[in-house]
Amino acid sequence: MNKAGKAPTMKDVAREAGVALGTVSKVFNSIPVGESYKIKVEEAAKRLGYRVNSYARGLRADKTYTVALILPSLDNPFFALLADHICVALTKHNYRMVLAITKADPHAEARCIRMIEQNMADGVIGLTYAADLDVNENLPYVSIDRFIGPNIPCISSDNFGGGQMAAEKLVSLGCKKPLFLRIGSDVPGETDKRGAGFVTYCQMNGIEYAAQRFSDWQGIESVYKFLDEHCHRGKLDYDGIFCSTDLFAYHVKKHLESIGVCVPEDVQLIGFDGLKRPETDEFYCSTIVQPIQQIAETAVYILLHGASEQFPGFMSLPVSYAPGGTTRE
Amino acid sequence: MNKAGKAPTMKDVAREAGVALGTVSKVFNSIPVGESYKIKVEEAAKRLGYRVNSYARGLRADKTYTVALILPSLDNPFFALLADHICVALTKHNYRMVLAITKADPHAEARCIRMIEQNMADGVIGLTYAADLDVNENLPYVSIDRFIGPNIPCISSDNFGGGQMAAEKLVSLGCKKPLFLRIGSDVPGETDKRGAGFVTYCQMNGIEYAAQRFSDWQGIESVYKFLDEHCHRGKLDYDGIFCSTDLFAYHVKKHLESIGVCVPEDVQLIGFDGLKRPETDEFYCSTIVQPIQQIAETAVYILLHGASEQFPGFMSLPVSYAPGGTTRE
DNA sequence: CATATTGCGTGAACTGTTTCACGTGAATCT
DNA sequence: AGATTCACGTGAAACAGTTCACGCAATATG
Repeated sequence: MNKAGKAPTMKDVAREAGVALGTVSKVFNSIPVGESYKIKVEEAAKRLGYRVNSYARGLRADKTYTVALILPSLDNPFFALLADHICVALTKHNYRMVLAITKADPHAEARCIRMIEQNMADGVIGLTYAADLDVNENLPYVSIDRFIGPNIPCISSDNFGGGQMAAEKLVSLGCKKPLFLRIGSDVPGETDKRGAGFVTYCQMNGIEYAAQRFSDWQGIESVYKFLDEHCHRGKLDYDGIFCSTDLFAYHVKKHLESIGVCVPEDVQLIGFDGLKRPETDEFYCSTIVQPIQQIAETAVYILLHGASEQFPGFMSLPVSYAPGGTTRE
Repeated sequence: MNKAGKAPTMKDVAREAGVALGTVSKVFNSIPVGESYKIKVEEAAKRLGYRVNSYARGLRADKTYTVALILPSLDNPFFALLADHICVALTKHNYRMVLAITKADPHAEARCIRMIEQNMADGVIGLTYAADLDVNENLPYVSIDRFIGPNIPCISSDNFGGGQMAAEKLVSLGCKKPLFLRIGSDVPGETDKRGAGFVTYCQMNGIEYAAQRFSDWQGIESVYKFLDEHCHRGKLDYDGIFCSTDLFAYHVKKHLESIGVCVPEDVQLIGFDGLKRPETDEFYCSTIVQPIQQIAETAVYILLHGASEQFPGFMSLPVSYAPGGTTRE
């Protein structure tokens, strides 16, 4: 280093290169500058080991090349994968990602937003649970899986279409009386449309169906209880079940087997998410696959480039069906 | 907002409160200040909706309250969990976390370090694979699972002890000829000590053992081939296997079963990591459990407070054994 | 040949904090 | 009562960039 071990500044580079401060700035911002000057600056910078100080830059230019991601946690593989893809997509665009984990606590979510408003990021991608998250109007925000407001882009899978697809699949596989089961947060969100899609398909096609919704606070036991009540002499009232998530489907399957109902022989099961077991890369169950990578890339694109005709503020990305052993294909 | 929608600054707060700039600064830095002044400032700040600008602060104070985490990816649940705990620990200390994902590419790792050197963070926690990562001497760095240099703290599980523990467990469960199997990166790391611990225990206790190491590029098939070669008429040459990771153990188990060797009846299996299946919260196999949360918290603590007598620069955190169905308990 | 236009390097001004030397008034000491 | 601390509020300077009005020279235009 040059003097006193302190990191070199643009001023040092300017002196070393024998040019003005503004010229150095231009070089580092890809603003056209005479070729000879450009070379002088670049060589001086390399000689000094100069790196721009992002804080000074952020202060003046109000641009940080940082995006915040707000997530409930990383111990759910869906969230982890989402974070992975978002981080990679941001890196591709030369952005960094600061990650905030909220454990789905609305208080923590609000705290994150406030922290980010301290000029910490150019924008936010959030997967939040607070019912009334107030997002600063001039802080670009893209929400995943939850509609927050008309001016806030919201990206999700085509939950409605996925629900329809699940119903259609069950019916086409021979189910006469399908059931929709969900358990999750009480806060309304896009994922609720999975059930709506299922119900709509059944109604439009005159299928006899049932739908039962549970809240997190009721616990999975209430689902088991429901299943027990609808099981008579080893025979379930339903011959197909669409569960709102893969992991939930897994629990349902385990419970059914424990009370003597075979999957997929007695009842066929379809989940939602498209998660794969880390150990084998197989699906947990037959499932509606969310395009996680596409969700991530779309969220990043819209955050950085804004919504457009091609990328409207409200996008439902196409899902697909994948058999996973819990259906009779 | 006050004027022209621009965010209020300390100057605005000072004017609103009728105090000097420095006083406002002190209030926001918890530097003692007369009670009446403190109240005046706090009320003015609230009225204006003032938030400190972290970039100005970072510029001046050379303190960013940001730590970077460098990880290969998040699709491995071990890494995801580690990131989760590190993020939570940092939040507890009022730090933010910027996450960089490298996909284990040394080139990407170096790029991350360089990016962070642009004053983006006060320190780095890295789980890297580059053999020759050059870390700036005055950028605090804590490495996980890889020894980088004498001046760079390195946190890991007690891999050696865990290896011994696995060997001891297998022996105490009746194994007469245990085998150690590993597959992984060629870059040396702390995790290599798992095998060393295993071997040491066997040698010290006069146990007949074997140890076989594979590299990632050889592929899991080479492990299968090895197992096939050591299996005669449905009987394996070994009655216990210690695998370097849980997921690896899972594959070994599956393959053994596919060639007619029963786990745990014919051969007992112990993995390393302590991962749980996301769907059931059960271990994948009998395993040596890494204290992930403690690793995370220790890494954060050392990064923020520096190494000390209580927290030396090289720490191996105690592991524990947990049965997971692949041993005859 | 004179004037207008263009291109481009220059450096002062500015961004919003923290820090520190300074000054003021109150409290303590002799 | 006068001198000496002490406590603490003050505001200018500094941090390291970006931006922009300016000026100079070279080229284009009439």
